[in-house]
Amino acid sequence: MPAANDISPALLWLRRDLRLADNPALHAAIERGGPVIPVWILDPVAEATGAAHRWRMEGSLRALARDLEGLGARLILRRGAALDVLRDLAKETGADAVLWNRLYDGPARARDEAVKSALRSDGLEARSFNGALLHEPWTVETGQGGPYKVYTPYWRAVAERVVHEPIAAPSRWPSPQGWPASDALDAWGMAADMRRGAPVLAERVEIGERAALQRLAAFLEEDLRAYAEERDRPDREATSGLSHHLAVGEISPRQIWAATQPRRQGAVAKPAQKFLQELVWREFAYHLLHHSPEMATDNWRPEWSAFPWREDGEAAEAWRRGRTGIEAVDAAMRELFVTGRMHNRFRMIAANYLTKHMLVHWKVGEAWFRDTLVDWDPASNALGWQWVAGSGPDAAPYFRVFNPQTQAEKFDPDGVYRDRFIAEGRAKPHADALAFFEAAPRAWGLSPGDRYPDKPIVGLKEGRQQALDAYQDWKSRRDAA
DNA sequence: TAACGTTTATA
DNA sequence: ATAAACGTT
Repeated sequence: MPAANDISPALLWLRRDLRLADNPALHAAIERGGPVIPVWILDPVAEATGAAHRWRMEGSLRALARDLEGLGARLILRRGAALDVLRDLAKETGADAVLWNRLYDGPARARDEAVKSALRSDGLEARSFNGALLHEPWTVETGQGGPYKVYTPYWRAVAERVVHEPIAAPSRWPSPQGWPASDALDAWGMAADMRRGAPVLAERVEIGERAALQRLAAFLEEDLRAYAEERDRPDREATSGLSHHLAVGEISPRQIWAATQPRRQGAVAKPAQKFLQELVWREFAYHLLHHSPEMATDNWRPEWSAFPWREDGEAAEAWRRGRTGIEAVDAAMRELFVTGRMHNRFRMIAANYLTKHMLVHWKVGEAWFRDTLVDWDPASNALGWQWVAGSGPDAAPYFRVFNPQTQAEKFDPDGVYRDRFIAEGRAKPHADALAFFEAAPRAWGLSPGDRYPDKPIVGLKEGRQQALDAYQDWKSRRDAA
């Protein structure tokens, strides 16, 4: 084997895969035998994401840079068009290869395909890997040879598949002779648009690869057994809490899959099944996004573009501010604003109220979640909203209107979640409920001493009827045409 | 991963 | 009288 400095360096182009373990592009870069230079680029695609995601990404970059320093390496940060940056860096460092893990949303794919062909025509090695999914979207096919459109058969297809074993993190780093210059992370101000006052509970989230692995271990140890039973209860700590780690790639789905399958592969272990099904929902979302990238912005079922959706406006603003007058919805919207996360069950409740009772377009909700979710994921967010609205594949039928009251009675029977996030009218409001008012922009003009809205922006009974009428109207108009 | 109004079964 | 089952949206 030749000495390390006989082989030209490789650039490891990191994006939403900010980890050292089970990182296929990193593994391949090390296998080349030469030095490896990790780089993260703030380009227009990365800048076009939501404020909470950029804030979360900044924290993750800081954690990764620290981990790399622990191995005697550095994380090189650059700003600009990705291709220009990579070309410059290749020139500066003498690198003759650029390796990365694939992304699957439309804008990233368009960029990556252009970068790959340009680098190759420069004469560089340019290779991409699967670091984000259990299975590449195009490798899962129905009997007819097409993509799956319904979750259950998709689950059956992947449940018995063998998942690639995770790759160990490198124990030492092949560093170059000298490191190229890096921008200063602080100077980028990636958190500048977080637009929330202090203290913000989002800042309590544990960030970084080590935290992700610890969270997984704690979940498996403490909560997995009760997961199927308790996962819909926002008043219990029943979920894995891994979504924000997955969103920036601090942990991979393969690591999660392997950790829940201590024995053998090929059959899903019983206690883990319900949990893995949720992981596979993420996988399904990417499967769909790969085959229909326009799903991120347009109705997956095009006939829904003729539905009389309402525009963004005052009503939607009340929804964003957690002032609809429906406690389950408002609690959820406040949890989102102040923690950057929202319990899955209450995502469905809040989204359902916006798109059904309020008749507001799912894109309005999608945009708000994109801007405020610390665990924002392009595929899951699009699928989730289209599922609720009824415009997506395997969507809830439109007439499946949730009653937020009934849902709250079922899943928050003691009102613990409600009281954690709603302060108005409480003698001793919960600290988290008060934190919302400190986080909320001044312009919202909210104070914990306000009266809680004494009637909802749209009544439950009227809203349900209005939604069903609009649906019938839209449907008969279509049938006539 | 629904809710609701109505009918039918069971005590 | 109440629960379970059913059909509709």
